[in-house]
Order: sequence, then structure tokens, then C-alpha cells
Amino acid sequence: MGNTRSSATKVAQAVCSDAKTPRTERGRRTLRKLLDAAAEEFGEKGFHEASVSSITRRAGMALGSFYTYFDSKDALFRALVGDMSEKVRTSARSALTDGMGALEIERAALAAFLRFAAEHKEIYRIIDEAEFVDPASYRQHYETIAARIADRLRAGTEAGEFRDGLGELEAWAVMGMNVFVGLRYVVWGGADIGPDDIAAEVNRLLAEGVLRR
Amino acid sequence: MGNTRSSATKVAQAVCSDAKTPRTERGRRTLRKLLDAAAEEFGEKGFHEASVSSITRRAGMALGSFYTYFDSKDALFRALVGDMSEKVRTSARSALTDGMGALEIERAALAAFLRFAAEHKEIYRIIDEAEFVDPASYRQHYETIAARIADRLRAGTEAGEFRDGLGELEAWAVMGMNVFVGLRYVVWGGADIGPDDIAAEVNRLLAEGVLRR
DNA sequence: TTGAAAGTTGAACCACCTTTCAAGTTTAGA
DNA sequence: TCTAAACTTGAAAGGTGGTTCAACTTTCAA
Repeated sequence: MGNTRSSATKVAQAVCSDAKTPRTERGRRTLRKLLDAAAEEFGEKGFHEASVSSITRRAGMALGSFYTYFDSKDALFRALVGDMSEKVRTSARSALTDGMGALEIERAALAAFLRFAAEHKEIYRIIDEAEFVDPASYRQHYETIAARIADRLRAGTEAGEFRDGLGELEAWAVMGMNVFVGLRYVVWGGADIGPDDIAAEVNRLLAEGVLRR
Repeated sequence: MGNTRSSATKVAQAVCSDAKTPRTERGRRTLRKLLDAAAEEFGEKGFHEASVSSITRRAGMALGSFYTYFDSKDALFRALVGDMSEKVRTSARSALTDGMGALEIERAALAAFLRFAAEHKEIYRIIDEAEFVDPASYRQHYETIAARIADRLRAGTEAGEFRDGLGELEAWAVMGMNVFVGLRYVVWGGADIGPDDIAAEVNRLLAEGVLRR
């Protein structure tokens, strides 16, 4: 199932600030089960409707075990936000390969993000709810992504492919586009358009804008 | 204080589906006080941290009076989302005047939205939290705004100012830009850039995109 | 083999906060 | 003025669900 020693260890590192680090392999497996169950539960119900007892029930363990791994329901949520936030960033980065042009990079990053969102619709609810449960992580999530987009835009300008004057503000605008089309066409669904087609159309808007020429 | 008979009546109509319509002028004033106190409380604390007793304390009335006007804390929140949602739409529309070009309309609508957000930073938290407390209103809020943007884009195309191929997807992208720059530069603040300058820069991005020419 | 550390268990505690209600006060129109 | 309806009041009921804890089981290294 992919719960090898190394992947479980990675989990423990990623969430170490909020989870009590397990000492044994059994503990690492239990922590992973807890995080997976929590992602489902928080994704379906939201933070406040979700209950610790329901999460442990999903994970197939007793209520009390929860507090071996987390100090509180809040701490679990924080750990999960960090976990998810890293996954989102990783998914976009892994889609980029050498030799891509600046515009192509934006298209590929968006398509990868949309595919990831399709597989993990719960990220929207979890990241969005962090605004209320864990504001610091919420800010950090978006600021980190915006910084990365801003870097890519500047690189595009330096490569002569993009115009001048692209900075942080444009990065936030690009991020907003990506997030909102993902919400509408991937999370909500109902329109017959796949990640690649969405990315292509948004990419055209990003490239040339709306003005007729 | 602006609580004239006619404005209080308007309130009662706007929230009628969730509030119990007051019969007297005193009742309308009390309902308005409740909505204002709730906007503050929900804006500061979020739905779940906010308490009915704290809201009535802010509004300067007894706890029990709350249930004269709303069936539940949820009903109050729904009423408030409807109230806020309408205010956002009104603010953008009121900035548009006859004779504006299509691109200028987008700039003016964004600037007006940003000014409104600066005056009512709580709208972000309230609308965002509707995703969890009142999903139907959340969807409706964004779908309504997206539909309006899509109409404006189509009008721009018909007027020959915008290119072809602008539809719902582009409308969601535009809305995403606007929401995210508002979050970053107005709600979070910290950068010395005002609504008009933000709107101008986003407008350039929308007009011509990022490609060098 | 063995014992100390790690992990598991679930009943019970308890703090919090929404909602109710019956009694009192104010308003508005006849 | 007078009375029925509208509105106000705040103590207390009642439910929910996070958190604790002490006894029990499993793991692992010496």
C-alpha cells in the first residue's frame, strides 16, 4: 500500500511540529492512518462538524489513541494543512521539465495542479478552512505559492519571453485565476472540460489578454 | 445614524427568508443592530468561535431577544451572507457609468470592489466561511458574480474591443484575480498600493497578458 | 528471556454554548 | 385611554464532543 518505512518516516518529518513523533514502525503506520482518515473526515464535513471520535472510527482505532499522536483536534488539523500544502507544491513542481518555455511552464503547472485537485478534492476545503482554524498556515500556503509564481514570471521576463513589469501582484493574480478555475471546473465539476483544456484556455488568457488585435 | 424607516425596511426585505420580519420600527432597529453586531463578531472570530451571547452583548440586548429575530445562529449567518453578497454586487455596479469602454469597465469594477473590501474587510471571512456553514449561498454568490463578468466580457467582444473566445471560464479567471489581489493587498495590507493602482496593474495584465511583443 | 518503553483502549468527565420559556415591558392603533 | 400584539429579559435546560486517565497489550533491544 505504499506504507514503506521511508514514506512513513517522511510523514513523521513533515508533520513533526504538531504530531508527537512515533518511535516505532507500528506508531508511524497508525499516524499515517490517522492523517488519511482526517483528510477524508475534514474534507467531507469541515473542521467543526468533524469529530475526533469519528476520525478514529474511520482509522479503525480507539478514541484515546488519538491523543498519543496529537495534543488536540487543532494540532491534527495544523499537521494536515502542512501535509496538504506540501503536496500541492510538489505536484506542480513535478510537472516541470527542462527546456520548457516560460509560458509552457505556467500551462503545465496549472494542468498538474488541476489534476492533483481532481484526485484530492478535499484540499480546497482543508486549505480554505485553515483561514479560520490556522490563519498562519493559510497565509504561508498562499505566500509560498505566490513567491514561486513571481519567480517564474521574472525568469520569463529575463528570458525575453514575457514583458517587463511582472511582479508579486501579477503572481497573485495568476494564482487567483488558477485557484478559481479549479474550484469551478474541477471541484464543483458539471462542465465537460478536462484539466488540459482548462489549462490551455487559461494559458491563452494569460499570454495575450482580452484585447482584440 | 442612517437608520431611517426606508433603510430599515430594505434590510427586512433583503434578509426576509431567514429573519422573522419585525412588525414595528423598534423591531427593525433591533434587527439592524443584530446584523451589524453579527458582521463584526463573525468577521473577528469566524462562525464557530462567535457566540450568540457575545453578539447580543455587542448589540446591547438580552440573549433571549435573539430568538425573536432568528430561528438559530445558522439562520443569522445565512441572512448575513445574503446581505453581504448583495452589498458586494451593488458596490461594483454603482461604479459603472455610461460611455465606459469594456476594459475601463473591468478596471472600475475592480477598483470599486477593492474600495468596498477596504471598508468591509469582514466580507472575506464571512463569504469564505459560507463555504462551510451555508454552501448553497457560497456557490450562488460566486456564480452570480461570474455570470455578470461573463456578460461584460461578451459585451466587450460584441463591441469589437475584446477578442473572440471569452466565456464563462475566462470570467472565473478574472474573478479569481480580483478576489486574490483583494485578499493580498487590501485585507492583509502591508504593501503601499491603493485600490486604483492595483486595479490599473491588474487591468493591464487582463488587457495584454504577459507576452512580450 | 525479560522488562521498560511505546502504544492501545473506552468509559467518564466536564466545559461550553445553543435554545427554550414564562413572566414582564413597550408600542401602536382604535 | 386602553388592550392586544410586539418585543424584551435572563436564568436554566439540554446536548454535544473534546480531553483525560489508569489499566492493559505489544514491541524491541539487551
